[in-house]
Amino acid sequence: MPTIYQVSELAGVSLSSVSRVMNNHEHVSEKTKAKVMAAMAELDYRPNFTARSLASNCSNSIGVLVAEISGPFYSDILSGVESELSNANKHAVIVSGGCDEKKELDAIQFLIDRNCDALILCVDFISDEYLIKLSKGSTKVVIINRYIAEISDNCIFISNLLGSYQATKYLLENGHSNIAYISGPLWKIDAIDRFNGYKKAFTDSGIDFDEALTFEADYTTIGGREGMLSLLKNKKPFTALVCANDEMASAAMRVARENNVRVPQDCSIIGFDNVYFSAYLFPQLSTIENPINKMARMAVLWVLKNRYNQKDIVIQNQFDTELVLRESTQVYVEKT
Amino acid sequence: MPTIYQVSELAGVSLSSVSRVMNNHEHVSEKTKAKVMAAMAELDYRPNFTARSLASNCSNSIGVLVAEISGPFYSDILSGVESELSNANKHAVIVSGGCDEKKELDAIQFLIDRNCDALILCVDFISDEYLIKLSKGSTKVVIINRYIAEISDNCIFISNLLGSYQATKYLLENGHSNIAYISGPLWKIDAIDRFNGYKKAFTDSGIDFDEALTFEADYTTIGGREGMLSLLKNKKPFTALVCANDEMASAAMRVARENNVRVPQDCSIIGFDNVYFSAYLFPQLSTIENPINKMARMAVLWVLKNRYNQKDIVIQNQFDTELVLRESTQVYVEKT
DNA sequence: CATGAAATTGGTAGCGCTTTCAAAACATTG
DNA sequence: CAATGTTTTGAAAGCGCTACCAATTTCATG
Repeated sequence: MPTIYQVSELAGVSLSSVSRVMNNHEHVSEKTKAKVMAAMAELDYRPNFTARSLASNCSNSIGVLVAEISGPFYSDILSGVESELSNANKHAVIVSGGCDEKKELDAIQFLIDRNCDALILCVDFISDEYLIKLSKGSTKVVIINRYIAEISDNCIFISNLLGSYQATKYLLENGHSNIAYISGPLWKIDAIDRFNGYKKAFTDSGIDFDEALTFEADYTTIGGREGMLSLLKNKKPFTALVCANDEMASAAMRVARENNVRVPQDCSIIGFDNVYFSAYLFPQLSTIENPINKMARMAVLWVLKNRYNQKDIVIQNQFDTELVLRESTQVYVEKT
Repeated sequence: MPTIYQVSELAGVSLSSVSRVMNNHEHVSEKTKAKVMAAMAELDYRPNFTARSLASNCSNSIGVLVAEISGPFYSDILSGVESELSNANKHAVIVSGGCDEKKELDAIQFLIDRNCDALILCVDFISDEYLIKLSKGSTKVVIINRYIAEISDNCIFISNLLGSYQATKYLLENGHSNIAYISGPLWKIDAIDRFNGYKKAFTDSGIDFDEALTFEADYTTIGGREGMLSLLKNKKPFTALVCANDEMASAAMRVARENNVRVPQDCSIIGFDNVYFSAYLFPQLSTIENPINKMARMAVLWVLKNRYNQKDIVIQNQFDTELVLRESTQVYVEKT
């Protein structure tokens, strides 16, 4: 592997000059630039990434922490991050957080120890306080899918409340009034917000919602199945169901079918996130579009702006949700 | 940030000694070890990853190249790789290959330039010749989901042929004889192998397969939809369908439903890969289990063994497929 | 107690690059 | 043409660590 030194020798200039042309510095004459380029080409020189990182204190690597690597939701984030990062000729170091606070903290430390220039975090277990402190530190941090007032500039988020509000409101406006809800785990902030959106839609319509039509699950298909089973067993009738994510909605649809509840004729169902397989389901799932891929890309732009000083980038912190109507919903029709 | 130098000062030992305890070298007395550890703790010392990489010529980072980051198939790979790598206290640099040879080549160069210690590749466009040459180079390379005879030790793979053979054979043995097939793009090696498995099942059963019941698609739902539409339009009757992957099978099921073809009563369908959403579908998809996550983990073990000299690891190069029967298949019953 | 071998330690030269700083070369003005 | 300012260049000091080598200490043995 040729080094900068061999290049400088062949080109007949100093190390510094080679470095300057590598880094596109100003104040290099066309003549030396040409000589250096020629020498680089001849030697098939490739800069040593690690050495550059060490000397410049800039690794061009961005740490990305998500709860899990697979799963439609997170892989959408990763895909957005990777694609945007590679445009910028930087790269991601991706780690998964696992399922408790300690693991998330360890993962963050791991990324910092790897000299990541900045971190993109998608975390559930870590406290606001820690994140606030972290973002005051020397490593830049941007947080996806979570809003923390004190560091709102570092957050890229949707209004989860608005999302489920849109879903519930739509059902309410289309004649449904007994609308069940399967929530995510209520220690997660987004799950709380989504639940609150459901409630708010009722409040705004002047209708009381029924606690008994509500079930706290865990965002998984297993939880969704349990939830729907429990709701059905309750014997409290309902003609529509809002689920806090698409996984649970898909499980609920399956349980409905197993119990001869037709979707949407007997029960309309709306999910949340619009993960790609929601359109593969039967019936295709109506859901709330969550522009998670766009947010991930924006997080990268945030890093470009705030860590790599690309000043002209403008950051959009909040993104909009949107109701996507497919086959799993219909207007309420009174049973004869 | 404290450096090894401050640690050595505080501990009253030399740089070398600090380095030795950091790296768990033998021949360090308990006494100095204790002193160093104490100093490290007091300073909250964290080794500089980049500096270590440069000095030791070992970055502890493994480049991973997949065609795309999201999608159930690839994210399963990434998830396996990440999890196994983090056990080994190493990390992945993940990039996606895009959809042509040039991008894949660029991606590989990118990873090599980042001083990755080894590469885990999952590539379609790059030629066998290039991979053979690459694997002779100084960067270790392991290839997932592809078999190249000349470098079979570097390959972790299944028999794609066997997989679709199992699927087709099962249908044949259960009374079906008009079995359609929707293949992947036939310039991909795995798609060819899978198609050959389908044919071989017929040959072995002494039945001729019907070219007209065959459609070349592209592994996407769009292609699957086209394929099923075309097959149905053909008017050549068939009572079963094997698809070269689950995405296409899910699309085929949807088309079937739209055309009042009941699955499995009128048409049994089998997919390939057993991606996680195949169990979410209705009916749940029978499919061929592809242990892609296990293979990904094995690829990491391969790297541990071949690049990091963990001699005692034993590598399994070939993995088995398996028929997973769910709701989309049934025994053939003659129409009355 | 001398001896040699083994264990332990410190000194130092890099790893391949960036980044000051000052010197040299060049250009501009009155 | 001198005086001044402006580019352009090279020398050298690191970035924080590893790894080699040589020096020192320790220990068992005859």
